[in-house]
Amino acid sequence: MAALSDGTEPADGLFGRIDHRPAYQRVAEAIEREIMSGRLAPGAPIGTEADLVRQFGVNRSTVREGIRMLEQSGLIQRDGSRRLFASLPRYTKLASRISRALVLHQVTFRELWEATMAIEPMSAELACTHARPEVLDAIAGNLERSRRAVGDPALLAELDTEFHALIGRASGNRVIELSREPLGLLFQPTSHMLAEEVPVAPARMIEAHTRVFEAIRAGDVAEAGAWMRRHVHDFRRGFERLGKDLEQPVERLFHDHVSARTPPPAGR
Amino acid sequence: MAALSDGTEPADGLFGRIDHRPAYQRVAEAIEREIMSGRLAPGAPIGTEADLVRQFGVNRSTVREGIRMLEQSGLIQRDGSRRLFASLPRYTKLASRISRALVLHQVTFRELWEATMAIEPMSAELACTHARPEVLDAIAGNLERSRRAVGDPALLAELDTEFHALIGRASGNRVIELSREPLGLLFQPTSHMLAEEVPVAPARMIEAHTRVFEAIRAGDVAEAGAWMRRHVHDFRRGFERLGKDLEQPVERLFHDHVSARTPPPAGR
DNA sequence: TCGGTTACTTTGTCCGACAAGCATACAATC
DNA sequence: GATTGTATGCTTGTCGGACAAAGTAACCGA
Repeated sequence: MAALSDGTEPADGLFGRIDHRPAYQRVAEAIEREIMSGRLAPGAPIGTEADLVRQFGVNRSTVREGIRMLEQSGLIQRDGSRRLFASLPRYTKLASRISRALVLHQVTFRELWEATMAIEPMSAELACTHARPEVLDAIAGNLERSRRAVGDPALLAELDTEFHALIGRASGNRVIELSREPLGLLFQPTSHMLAEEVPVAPARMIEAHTRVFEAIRAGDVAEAGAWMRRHVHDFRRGFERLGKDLEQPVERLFHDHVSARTPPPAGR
Repeated sequence: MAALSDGTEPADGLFGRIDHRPAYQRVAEAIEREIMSGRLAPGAPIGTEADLVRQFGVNRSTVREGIRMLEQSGLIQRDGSRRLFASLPRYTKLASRISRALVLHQVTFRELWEATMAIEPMSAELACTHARPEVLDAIAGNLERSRRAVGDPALLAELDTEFHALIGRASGNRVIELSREPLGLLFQPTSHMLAEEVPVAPARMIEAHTRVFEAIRAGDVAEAGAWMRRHVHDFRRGFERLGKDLEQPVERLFHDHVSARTPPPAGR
């Protein structure tokens, strides 16, 4: 009920429970607390390793192990000269982490599609009222490049991913932008496959993108949402027309098309 | 366009670019590759640190730094005896990571609410067709406890978070389940506040929860979605009635109510 | 067979060391 | 005076070795 951050229950005796966690974790947590509380603003330099050794009174190896954890979680970064400073976790880093987890959990295409069906229309609708001119310009540029990319499935799939990412940006909602990013990443191989094997797919995709864009530019919420819904439905129909199974884990698709050169895991 | 996994561009000359990344990163990446490719199944033991030292031909300190990174990203874990084995990144770990990032990026209540408005109704609708009996039982139990918890705002807020998490579980869609988890975490303080300061809030909340549950049990997709939408709207109305600003970063709310005991960051 | 003791293994932590990269200050050159 | 080259020191990355604590496995006696 009142679990501590490390998952243990608070002791109810006279003395507090002894902290058994290894020192490197406590180092990482101490620095993390400083950042989360705002006492270390993003961009502020953490000291050198030697500084931290002095402050925490532990060995440099221990400090370094703690630093690795924070570095991995994106809370600290290094500049050109390798020096450490506090930082905001980047969305793209989080997104790739999330998609990795989804692949490992063998999430199915259906699950991915349903989530997309919830998020993308809302994203387009919000874009109608929040899109800033420079994002609209970026979308226009994306559309222009897409029209020229018909015939290049790989590039087209990339531009498709970018289009939806831009709509997410245009929504002016970073939660939605972050939530939908992993979906885009995981759909890209499928998008590639579609562009490659379904002749009408590129044209249909570009038309849908154009309609969504026009609606957003016109501020037509209903139209933007409707076209996005149609677009996402269309994507699923194309997928099914390829004879693929909706319940198939995305992993298979992902590996078949992204790392097609590496041999399969040899049964195990 | 064709960026490598480390963000660099591939060299186009005769010689490949020299890999400047430190050894601990390469160690981490090597192990990560084994896990992602399936050659190391979740649960499979990684060797001991000494084993890895032999395999990679680097010092133990270097191996340990690499291990810290993987440990942090959830790809490896340790059992009771501290031994390492491959593992699936836990949803809850990812979720708390995401909410931390959202707080640091000073996401507003509006952004959070809009994303919730996209995901939660879909979650409830999917639950109508996918909910398994044991999850339905869990929801029933949650409702029962909620009815007894009127008068205990903290507990009620906790049960509220749990209810929505259970609906996510019932949706049978792990992408949605994962996407909505951070939202629940960040809303909990607000939920607490509402239960505390708006007299009718607990009753309204419990009624909405009950209606959603009944609809799901009856398999009534439209009803479940509609009541969930109403519930989420209601939440926002309550928030506004408190005189709170929709554009206020959630950070403030979060800190004001979760760590109310720690003094504010003293202006900086 | 059971329980206990012993020896080994593994992790967490420490110490000391050194090479390579970068920064700063300073000297040499145009 | 601006630019280029150099010396010096600081910082990180990597290494080797060491030891205590805790767990594991083996062994041994009853």
